[in-house]
Amino acid sequence: MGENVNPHAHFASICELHLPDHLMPETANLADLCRKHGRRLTGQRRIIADVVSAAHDHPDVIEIHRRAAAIDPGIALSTVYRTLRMFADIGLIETHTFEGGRARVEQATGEHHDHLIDITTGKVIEFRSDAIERLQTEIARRLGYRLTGHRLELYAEPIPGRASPVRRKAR
Amino acid sequence: MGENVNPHAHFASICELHLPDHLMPETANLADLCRKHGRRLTGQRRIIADVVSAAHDHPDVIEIHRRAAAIDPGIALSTVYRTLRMFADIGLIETHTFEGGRARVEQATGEHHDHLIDITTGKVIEFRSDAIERLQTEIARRLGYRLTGHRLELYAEPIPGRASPVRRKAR
DNA sequence: TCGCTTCTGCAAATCATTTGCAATAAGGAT
DNA sequence: ATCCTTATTGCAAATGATTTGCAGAAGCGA
Repeated sequence: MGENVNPHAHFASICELHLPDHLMPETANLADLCRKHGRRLTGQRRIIADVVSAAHDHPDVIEIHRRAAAIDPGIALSTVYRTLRMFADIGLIETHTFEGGRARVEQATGEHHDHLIDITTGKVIEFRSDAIERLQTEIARRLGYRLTGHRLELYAEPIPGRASPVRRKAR
Repeated sequence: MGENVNPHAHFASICELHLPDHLMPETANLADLCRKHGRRLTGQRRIIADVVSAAHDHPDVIEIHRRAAAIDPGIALSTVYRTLRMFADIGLIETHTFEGGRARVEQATGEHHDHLIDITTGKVIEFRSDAIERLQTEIARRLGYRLTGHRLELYAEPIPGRASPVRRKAR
């Protein structure tokens, strides 16, 4: 899949953006999925799962611990680390380490996307460009390689007086 | 520059690759540049500069220390860290942290490029795609942002029986 | 050569993350 | 509801990469 693209095709549009997943319908919840993978559903895991599901801001581990501790003050940071790693291992979440920061977490959606990081606020915006995806595969092929993964992060600042299209409220 | 591209232009080619810089003529040496920036040229700095200039394999800090220590066994790891940071601060080198590894170093060439990492060997191949550069700027713009930086890394494995074009020896 | 700084080596400190271990708690079986 | 086995937790210590405080060493302009 995606292997036999025609590198000389004329792309109808340069990029196709999609909505961030907090605007998309929720799928199964993390806690249930955790159980389905044969793991015990402990109180801590339930809380961490809830925190991650409720978060739409790509929080880092410390922040997830902070939010979890607000519900159960006894929860240990190492439990958060262990639980998040376990969620990642069974594919329920993804972690991304942006430039010089801690790992940040998002619930897996199954749909691949890349990230734009607002350097003024740290806010993360998800996007997807099939054109870029194709170019990456093609570049690897030209260099004699088969693409197995990639990392694309855009660091940017807001254009003054120009609200982000995906955030703009109708009025 | 690069600001007013036409996103609907038909690109003559999908990507333009360039040769890795070890195939390009050397520019001024790091040691001299260090002095020109008002820093003292110590024996350790000269050695580290030589090691970095001679390296064309994106070594990490430990490896640079290893190579430097082969010349002067007394050189401290912290000196390597401090010197590399100083070189980076004045723009003589660039460091990149690829997935889950230590920071790797390359001499700055002034020409922007991205990286393909051979996941079987860790080898790094530099490439540049103006098409991707343009798309990135355009995507950021559509999201209401002005691109200030980016990170693009391709992780890939060699296609068997297919030598990398830029490495293929004439015969 | 002198003297003023900048540097270096060493060890200790940070920062993010992982891990050993004894105590605790899931959850299937009774 | 109670037991029992085994996974999981909290805590503290360990790790790995990188940074930093400090006293002694070494550039380099005078």
